[in-house]
Amino acid sequence: MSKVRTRFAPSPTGRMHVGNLRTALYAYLIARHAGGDFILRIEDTDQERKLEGAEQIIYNTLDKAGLHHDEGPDKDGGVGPYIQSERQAQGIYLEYAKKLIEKGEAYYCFCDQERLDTLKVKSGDVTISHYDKHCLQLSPEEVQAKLDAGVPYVIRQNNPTEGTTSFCDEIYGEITVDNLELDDMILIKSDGYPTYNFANVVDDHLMGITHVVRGNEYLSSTPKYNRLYDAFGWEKPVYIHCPLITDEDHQKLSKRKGHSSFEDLLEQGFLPETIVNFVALLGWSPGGEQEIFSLKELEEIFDYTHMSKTPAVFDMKKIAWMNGEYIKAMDFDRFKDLAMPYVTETIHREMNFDKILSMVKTRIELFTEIPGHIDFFEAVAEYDVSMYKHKKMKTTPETSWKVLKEILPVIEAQDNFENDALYEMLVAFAKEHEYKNGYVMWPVRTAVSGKQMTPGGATELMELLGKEESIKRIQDAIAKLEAETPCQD
RNA sequence: GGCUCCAUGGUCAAGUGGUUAAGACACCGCCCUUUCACGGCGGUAACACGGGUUCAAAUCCCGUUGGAGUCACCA
Repeated sequence: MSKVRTRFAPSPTGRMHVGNLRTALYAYLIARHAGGDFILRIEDTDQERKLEGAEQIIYNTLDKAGLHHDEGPDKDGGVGPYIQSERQAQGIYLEYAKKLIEKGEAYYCFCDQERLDTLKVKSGDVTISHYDKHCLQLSPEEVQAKLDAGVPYVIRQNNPTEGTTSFCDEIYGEITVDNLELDDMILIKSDGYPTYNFANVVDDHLMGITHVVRGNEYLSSTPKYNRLYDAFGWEKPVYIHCPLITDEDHQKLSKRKGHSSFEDLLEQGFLPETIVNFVALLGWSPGGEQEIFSLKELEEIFDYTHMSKTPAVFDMKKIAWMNGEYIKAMDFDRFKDLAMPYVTETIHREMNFDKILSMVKTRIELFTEIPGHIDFFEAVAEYDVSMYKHKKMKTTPETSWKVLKEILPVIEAQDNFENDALYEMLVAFAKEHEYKNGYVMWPVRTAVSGKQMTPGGATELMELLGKEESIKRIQDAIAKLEAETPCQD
């Protein structure tokens, strides 16, 4: 058995779609698991769609995800170049296309767009077209004459119109199609560049790729690729087609819903390791009950024969949960590094940020939630006095007003503003007045925060706020209650 | 529309002829608790349908329905 070699072959057209990322991940995992090579190849044969900087995005994404390649444009492994435009400049594709022409497996086509348009037919709500082999009838002399005259041409694959073609996919099993379905697809475009279909086959062979890992959308065109392998007399690779990833409505992932690309997800506050972990489990399962896996663990246990055949919905709720798990398990220093930008953009005064962060750590799933949890430290936002009403605590704006007035002098007399001391003080106060703890804590916490929920309890917040600010906020709350509560005694 | 593929709870999924049909997310309830969260415990919820084959079918076969992919000088 030869060494396993897989490749990831993205087009530099923008951010990396999560479906693409998963394909990369699986290709990487299959190679690593088998002790093989993972190759990066850039497929930039579409000069129109090529995007400035997109290549860098590919490198960044792969790097952040931890998917390090063994060979690629920046790491020569002897079968380069690894960028298709460079390979095309060397004439590789044209050379192989001509070999096919010699064998009668391909032919020149001079049809212009106008003629091609006449071949289009409407079927249902889509227009489809199937080339009619028109140029196959041209004699060698006619072809040469047109070539000499400089008529633009493409090179097409010459597929049979009878019989069937089969291939075996590792996930989906044997698939057979009627040769009549096989269009004479274009191998070399009129601009001289190869199409994906052709470049892919030539490069996979030349680069010694043993396992072709790609999206399900290529399943139906694979027979055509196999005919190419046969025409060349090359050994066919193992095919592993991955099921699709869809949104909640079972449609292709869309930019609007925010989960289209790796970078979008990063911007939304997801950790790279969360994304990798989550995406690994979309379409594959290790079988056990563990759900949190490091990339290292995945490399060890990944077994592509357990991949599923059904498309998977990208569940934002579950990936958010998973991100929360990663955050909770993260060591504090790293959490602080990642979280501080969100803190400093929200709070502009000196505070004990470590304490604030440790309170926030168990309460968030996304880093972007941090400002919403801590903004009240900066200033109490406008809030409704109905917030003082709590059924379980048996509080209302009126009782809160009363309690706050009663406790204000006690707090003013309090010198030790550490959490434990404050807590003791409030509990003692409650006991003395025969109040339930919550009956006192709820109004105090609401007064100092103006929020329904906070990352800590009343006394924790007061400790962080400090005596002066705490008292000021309680005074403000009393004034607010007096002004806005309809009935006071 | 042709072709191809697919079909276990709302979602991700285990399951490969005999199981009380796992587990996770979400949802609900209870407990913990100075709110919320965390944590703990429990609950609702699935084999698309119809025929076969078999002593026995979520598992095998056929059909129906439903869904997806594809049908470019895009990849």
